[in-house]
Amino acid sequence: MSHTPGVRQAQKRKTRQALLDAALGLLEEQSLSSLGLREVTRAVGVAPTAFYRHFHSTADLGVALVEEALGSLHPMIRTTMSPAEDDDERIARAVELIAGHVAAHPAHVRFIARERHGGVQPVRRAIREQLARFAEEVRAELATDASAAGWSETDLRMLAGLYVDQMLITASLFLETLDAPEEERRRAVETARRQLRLISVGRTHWLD
Amino acid sequence: MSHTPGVRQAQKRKTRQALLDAALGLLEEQSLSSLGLREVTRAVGVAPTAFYRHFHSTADLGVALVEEALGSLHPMIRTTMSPAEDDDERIARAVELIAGHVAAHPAHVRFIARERHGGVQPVRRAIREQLARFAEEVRAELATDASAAGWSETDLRMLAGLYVDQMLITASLFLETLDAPEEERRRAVETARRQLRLISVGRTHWLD
DNA sequence: TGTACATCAGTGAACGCGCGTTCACTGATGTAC
DNA sequence: TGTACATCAGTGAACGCGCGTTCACTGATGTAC
Repeated sequence: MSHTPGVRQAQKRKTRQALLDAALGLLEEQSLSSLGLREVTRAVGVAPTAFYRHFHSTADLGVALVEEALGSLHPMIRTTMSPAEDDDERIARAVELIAGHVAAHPAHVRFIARERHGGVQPVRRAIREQLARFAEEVRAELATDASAAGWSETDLRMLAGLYVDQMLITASLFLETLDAPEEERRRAVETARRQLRLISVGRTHWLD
Repeated sequence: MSHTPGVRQAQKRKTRQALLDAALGLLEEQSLSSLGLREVTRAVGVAPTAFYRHFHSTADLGVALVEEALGSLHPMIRTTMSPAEDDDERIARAVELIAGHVAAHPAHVRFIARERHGGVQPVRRAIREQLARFAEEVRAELATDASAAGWSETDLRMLAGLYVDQMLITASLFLETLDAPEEERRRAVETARRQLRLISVGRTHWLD
């Protein structure tokens, strides 16, 4: 094994990931600004000082969590926005996609919702930057759509922002509903669909 | 003065308000979940133990801040939603009202945006309850509107929720823009207007 | 009006505790020859 | 392949500090008569 480089590096990555995972778990019930470095290392089972081998501070760890939570989500944009035969069909698909993501990664979604306006500035900025990227990608996708003919750049950006905000609202609604009875979850899905439908109707008649 | 009751009571209220004001100031740069009771009393200039004469905990103080930030806002709903001669006129008026409120009470708005999804459960619940009241008031106001004929109760509630969420998004956008150059503030106002306009267009053609 | 007693907002000392950070260290992994 | 040295992820003791909470207190305000 002596000339197989990367054993040390692999172990370091593993510890780093364990710190991220433990922090995410602890952040289900508190904000990043009150998360302690010792809490995190205690949860992982390493010495407090080991933390510094991976992050400068909990704020630094928070920025890494933003990347983990949102970085891999960009490909999802095309799937969500790409036109379908039927408009209601596309909306239903988008809502299902969001519901599935929230169910699969509730802690990540909660973290983003919580820290978007939270008390840790670098993390807020990291989230703002990722959301701006999403908005730009949605705008680009909208621009390729036939129904965008005649739309100004300003209006395309406005609509893209509306969609991104609406996705976050929907995700946050589903998060609150995760442990609720079936009936309430069904209603949340229905509300999300109708809100997207209303935006879609507004979009259709925007140039009237 | 011996039979003028209320001197003691008035002083107590004053101290309580000073604690709320100091906390709100400190919360401009951190979340409630990391706010210390000693920080607050230090800022006011009273002994740490005085805190307990007014609140059980910082979470308790947070709930009081929610009431202060949102409780007095309910009358504003009718003004914002009541129909005007012109639709664009009403939207412009609503956006101005929100912009004015954010400029007048930035710390309150920031507090609500931050703690809506924050780490302190009783505060989250208090905000959720106030927002539900807003949504109900908007729904009631929408129901009186002539253009609501033929709308189901479900759809009225859906639209009311959309409006409340949009107001929060707009307030939060204006908050981020408070210290930005004039040009950016102007663009934020324009975006907010167009987003409300798109919702308005969707509303008009909802029953098509 | 005056006196004697009750109330209670705010005090200040004391406590045990967990925090973030420093530092010199250990020992497995990696590299040079 | 073997040896000698370098790197560096994780350790563990130690530090000073501010925290939330307790407690008995003080003295101005309020009340009863």
